[in-house]
Amino acid sequence: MRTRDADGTRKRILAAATEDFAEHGIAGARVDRIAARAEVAKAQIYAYYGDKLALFRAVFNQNAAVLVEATPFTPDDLPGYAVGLYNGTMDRPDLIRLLTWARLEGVPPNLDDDAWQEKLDQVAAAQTAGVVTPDISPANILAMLAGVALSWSAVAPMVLPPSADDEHRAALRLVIERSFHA
Amino acid sequence: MRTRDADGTRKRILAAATEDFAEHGIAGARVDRIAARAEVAKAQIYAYYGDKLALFRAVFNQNAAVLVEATPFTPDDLPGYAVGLYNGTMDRPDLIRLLTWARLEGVPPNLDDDAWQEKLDQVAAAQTAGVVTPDISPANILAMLAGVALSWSAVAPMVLPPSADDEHRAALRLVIERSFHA
DNA sequence: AGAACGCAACCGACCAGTTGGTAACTTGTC
DNA sequence: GACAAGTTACCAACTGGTCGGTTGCGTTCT
Repeated sequence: MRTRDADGTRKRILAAATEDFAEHGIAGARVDRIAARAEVAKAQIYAYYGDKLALFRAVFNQNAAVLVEATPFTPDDLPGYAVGLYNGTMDRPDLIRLLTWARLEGVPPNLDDDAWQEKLDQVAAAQTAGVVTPDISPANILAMLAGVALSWSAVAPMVLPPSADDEHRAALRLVIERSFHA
Repeated sequence: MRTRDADGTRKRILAAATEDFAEHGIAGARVDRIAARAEVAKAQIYAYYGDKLALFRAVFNQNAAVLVEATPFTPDDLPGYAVGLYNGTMDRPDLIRLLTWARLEGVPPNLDDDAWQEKLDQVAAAQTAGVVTPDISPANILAMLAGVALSWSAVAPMVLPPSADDEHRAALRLVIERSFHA
């Protein structure tokens, strides 16, 4: 038997679950496979996390914030922020998948509205300060910015030849600059 | 028993499958449920389509083209094309879900490269004609354009308050115009 | 007749979740 | 320190139900 290490076991389960959920989604993930990956008896998973959906929520809550909060929001430098988001998607493609699965499978987003509202306010402030174009609403600016930044991870795998990251970043900068600078 | 109508049966199966796959994905879809929805015995599904994955591919192939080809590509009017794509996503959100699920679950995209290549060429032509900005590659232009057009369907459901469609379209026009016009 | 269509019932594999019990650590008592 | 009692981490084996896929037979049309 493995030596007793409750905390380590929890973490191994969560790590294995993150992989499996990112790869297969909720419906496609297999608890037995997660147990095998974590080198843990299946019963432990139920002891620690309740059931499959609760396990997914634990995985999701731990990781969802990571991507968004990993790149500091800079309303005065939207191109820089967009590139930061893009870098995040490249570093951790599994997080994007996790987010996408959650959306498709209808798991309540659970993103704190406060952080979002704060960003909206900051954009609005940048608009009145004359740094950001005033002719698009803050919500639409952020939505589109995120859309472009994520576009490679969403569209590229289907059709795009793998081209240089630097080129993507440059194009991204250009587009955000042109679109949203006052 | 239902009156004999092979072709109608095929179509009812395909329609029911489209709904169920769009809602639940491949792993989450249930053949029994599809059969019930189509008011068809399960065995009919296997007789007509082989197995679950083949059924998904049939659904996918029938619908994937629809969204892309429904809006004519107009290299000289990229904003108009973007709005067309956006309208498509609003009219048939299920198609977006289908596409997304196919991507996540690793079903070979099967988009014909010819159509894609043709669009790339048309953009390149528009660039040399001086209608489209020359400082971003055609592939990146198309990827980002699609990204912005799809951004509401991907990002909005998580955070955005349901705002007016017209506002989205106007913002979209503005962004594409500023980003890609020569 | 016979080919095409339709279906209820069935099957075997799989899978989320449970049980009953064992091994390792902790605490209390002398 | 030594030993027992209590607690926590762990797990192999099982269970009940679900799901993809099949079979054998009835029905309808030509």
